[in-house]
Amino acid sequence: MTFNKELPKAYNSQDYEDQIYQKWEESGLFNPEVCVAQGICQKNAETYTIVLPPPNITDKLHLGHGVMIAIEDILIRYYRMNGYRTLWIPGTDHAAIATQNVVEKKLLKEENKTRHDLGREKFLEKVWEFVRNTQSTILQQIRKSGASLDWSREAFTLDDQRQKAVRRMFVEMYQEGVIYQGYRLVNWCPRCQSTLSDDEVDHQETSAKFYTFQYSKDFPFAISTTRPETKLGDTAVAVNPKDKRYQKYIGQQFDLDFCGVTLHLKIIGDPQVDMKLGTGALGVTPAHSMIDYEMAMKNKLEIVKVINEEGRIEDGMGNFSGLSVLVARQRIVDQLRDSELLINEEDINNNLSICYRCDTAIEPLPSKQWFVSVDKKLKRLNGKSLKEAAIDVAKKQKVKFTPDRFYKRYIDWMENLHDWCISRQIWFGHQLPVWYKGDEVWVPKKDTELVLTRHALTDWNQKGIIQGKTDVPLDELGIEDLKSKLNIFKEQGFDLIICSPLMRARQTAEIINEELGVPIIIEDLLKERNYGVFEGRKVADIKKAFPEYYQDKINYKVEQAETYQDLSVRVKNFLDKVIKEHSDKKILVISHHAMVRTFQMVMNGETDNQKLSDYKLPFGEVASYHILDDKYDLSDWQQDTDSLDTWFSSGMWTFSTLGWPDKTADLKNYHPTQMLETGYEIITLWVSRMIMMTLFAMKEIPFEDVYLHGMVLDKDGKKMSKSKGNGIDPFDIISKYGADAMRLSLVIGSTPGNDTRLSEDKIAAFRNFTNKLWNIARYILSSIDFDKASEEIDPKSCSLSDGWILDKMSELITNTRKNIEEYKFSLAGEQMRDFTWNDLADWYVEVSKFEKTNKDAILLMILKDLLKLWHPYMPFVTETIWQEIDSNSMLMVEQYPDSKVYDKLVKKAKLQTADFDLVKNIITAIRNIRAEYQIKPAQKIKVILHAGKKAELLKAQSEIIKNLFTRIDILEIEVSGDKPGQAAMAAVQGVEIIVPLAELIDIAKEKDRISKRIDELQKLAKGIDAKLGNDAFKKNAPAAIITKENEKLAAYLDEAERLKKQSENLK
RNA sequence: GGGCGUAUAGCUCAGAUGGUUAGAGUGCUACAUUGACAUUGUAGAGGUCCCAGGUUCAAUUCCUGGUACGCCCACCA
Repeated sequence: MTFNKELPKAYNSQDYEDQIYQKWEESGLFNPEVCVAQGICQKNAETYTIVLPPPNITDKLHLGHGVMIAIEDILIRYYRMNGYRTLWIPGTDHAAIATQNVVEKKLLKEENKTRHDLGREKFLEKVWEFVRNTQSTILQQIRKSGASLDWSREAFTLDDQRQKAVRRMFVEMYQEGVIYQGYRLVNWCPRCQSTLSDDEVDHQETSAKFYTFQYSKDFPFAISTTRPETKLGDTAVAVNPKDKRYQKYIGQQFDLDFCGVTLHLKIIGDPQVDMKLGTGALGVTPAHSMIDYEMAMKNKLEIVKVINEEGRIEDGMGNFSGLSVLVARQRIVDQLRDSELLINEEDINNNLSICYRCDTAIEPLPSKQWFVSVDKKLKRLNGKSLKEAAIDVAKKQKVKFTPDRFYKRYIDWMENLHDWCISRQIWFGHQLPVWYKGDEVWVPKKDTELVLTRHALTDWNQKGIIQGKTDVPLDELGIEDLKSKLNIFKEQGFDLIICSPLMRARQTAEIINEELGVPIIIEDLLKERNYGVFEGRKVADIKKAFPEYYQDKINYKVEQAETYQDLSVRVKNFLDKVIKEHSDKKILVISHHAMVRTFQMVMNGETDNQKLSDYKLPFGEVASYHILDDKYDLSDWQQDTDSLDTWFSSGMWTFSTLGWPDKTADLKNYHPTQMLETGYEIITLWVSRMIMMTLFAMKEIPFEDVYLHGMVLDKDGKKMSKSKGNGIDPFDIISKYGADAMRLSLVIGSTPGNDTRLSEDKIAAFRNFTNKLWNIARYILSSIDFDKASEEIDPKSCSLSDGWILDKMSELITNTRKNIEEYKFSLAGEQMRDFTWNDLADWYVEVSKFEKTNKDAILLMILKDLLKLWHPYMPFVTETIWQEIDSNSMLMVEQYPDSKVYDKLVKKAKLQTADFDLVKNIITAIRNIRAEYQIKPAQKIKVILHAGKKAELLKAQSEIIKNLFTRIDILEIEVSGDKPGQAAMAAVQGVEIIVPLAELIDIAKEKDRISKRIDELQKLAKGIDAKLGNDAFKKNAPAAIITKENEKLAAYLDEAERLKKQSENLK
């Protein structure tokens, strides 16, 4: 049987990628549970988990994301093919402040409005619209890259489950005293109207004036500053205690008038003060300088706030109040000059703090904010603080860094870490779970989650009959339908089920509980509405008979029936009972149509009866509600309007994506994860926080390995950015060259932690390679006989070339496995490429064209295993080819190749595979002679080999030597013999190659060529000779090196000797 | 100011616990071309391994110092 499909000549990625991805995704095999169910991996197989660092939804993906996806997908596919229960979790990051800023800028540009013009609710609508947009683009882009992510577990840092997790984290940290509210100096951006954490502050070199002046004539000496306006809030003057000029003043108190504002200044000594800078005396402004604030804390100084949140001077500052900072500065300088207090003005370069989002100058100012303490000792961390615990796990190598130099950076950063300000005055993000009522502050301790669902279908439901108290059991269809939907309830970490007493609900509960195995509580309050006279009648009939009922379901009194008001009382009673008896649990509530919709109304604080019809929960769906402490009605309370720093929620990513705080199966199975792969620029921002937060919440590490990739720069080594217009859009690349080519170009030729430059030429080169692989497959598939190829390989019939390629393949498999496991992705890729192109295509496939042993089985085996090896790197082209070979299976879940299969064959074939290298070298040497002597391609040549011991071996390989682009018509292989005078000669590993050339060569030129080569050899020989003549060398160098040097010397001299003779023979 | 990284072919980058005639891809040059592939084949040219010292029998590799570029952190009152 031959392969009867003709593949297209060139691999056009666009024709295949989307449909291949669809096939993978539809198979469900990105999900490890599906793999287990299909027997692809063992139920108790080791797990391998990576969480995808969630891209910010501020913008579409860039090439940095491309690197991240490529590397992670390589690992995931590799481990999946090796039988691990492999999980890769997708998601996106809401990036609170960044996203809000993007939308604000857009709003300003398009509608000339600020967020305050719109108001919180309207503005957030805009943000969400933007989020949905970019989010879907990003998720599409990730698919386009070929990422084998388990989409059934997709998460968003701001979705319901993550909100719950964040709330729980905040509450736990608050209870432990890790989170606290404090009046502290913070970085304030007057434009964003928000605090910024230290790492959200950028620095910019600016020119500034450095003023030296006296506060007043009453003050004994001068100070220097770049910010005279802040001096209105000075409460001390600091000098170096060693400074002889000022020592005597330390401890004294001065009350004076500074430009119309009264200051009370204490003179303090502080060794931090630089005696040489300015006058050596420093005005201390605790409210607006970090260093001054520290001094104020040490010396218990008063804090006077001068600048407000708008960047203007506070009230009570004489005639400066209300002025902007810059205007106030000018006024003060003018006034000082007028009163002859200004001594000096100097131009200096100043490093200005600016907002990393909007470049506005930062005002440090005191403000009431929420903080995470990194120094508080915690019982749950065995008395260590977050900082200490996070340092500890790195030092103990529980978390390892690749490359390891980032370990140092991590430790340095952690050791200098200060408390983390987590509140941001922005609207988009996780609102702080803090509520106020008057002076009361409430941080809820308990979070009871009620997941509502309806019972499965009964016969009456199917027929549209109103069913209240009548105890109709589930029918077969209903049971079947429910069983198909059980995955909705599975692995959610429910603590218990509370269920209506009616049979249909109890049956539903029992079926669901077969998966969950939790207690079931029967609750009378959850039974269906008493429908009175409606009971047992068809809905269609009722609609006809009681049209008024459908006008106003709430108020219409059905005879003998409960009203919706009655139901809402029942719901409230139920809620009270739950809070009392089952608070802080995750509860599955199984009830009925009318009850469930009433429940939803109550939980949403809805009183408008007209909205009843908005509340409907279809069969097989769930609605989730939270009760915080004992309050399901929060209308009296006002929630804090601030949002959390975005890193708070992304710091929880490794466990929040697995379902924490619910006790899910995912958490048990997949945490801690195996590795985190991300860019080195966020090691401090993100990696460190993940480690701290995971230690706090889980008391374990988030991941075992951290792999840090470098940045992708443009071909000139510049950062790619939109404003520079030098960015390469990964998705232009994919449509032009294919996702495989892009992945290769990002992975091969770059090493961990180092930036790489990328140009389109490089990508094109890898596109060429995908095409090469395609054509290798195309040739093999069209030339082999499938019946023969399916026969077992008989080692005894293997030729020298067969043994050689099998040996090479074995080596390749071993190396590739090792390199991937050691994160040497580039090296693994290079070796695979070298094998594919240089060994397989250029030699073995060429040999197979005329060597008449049965190579079909070997070619097919190597092709299939090569596709497997390449699959993690280039999933699309390899799967496409695989589908051509066998469309009933999927390469993605094939077993990764095993080198032992090849080793066994080679061993049994008993071939000296190194001998094939000799043949190769001889062929190359002959080609070389043809090129060097410019022998026309059409011209056939005679070649004589003086082969010594290898004569017999080479005779057996003579077909290969004659046919591999050497164009030989006569090949004579002898042990030794005479050399013709006019001939081109070369030697390879002791075999002399003689090509008689008769009149073809220019003797003078040839002699010249030979003598140049002899010179070269003599130089080499001389070097070694000197070395060998050196006693110190002989004494100190290892014996192996000395032997090697001797061998080299002999070879050089040998070749030189031979060339000399050859030259003499030329006439 | 402190710390880290990088410097190897025209370009992009590998490399070795110190001993190689220092590698790959791309680019360049020459030749070839209907039978898997011009997204190809064959061959070739191309390197003071940034500089200066040191250690060593031996340094492109290790150490010290310098230069250039990049990054991180701190701070500039």
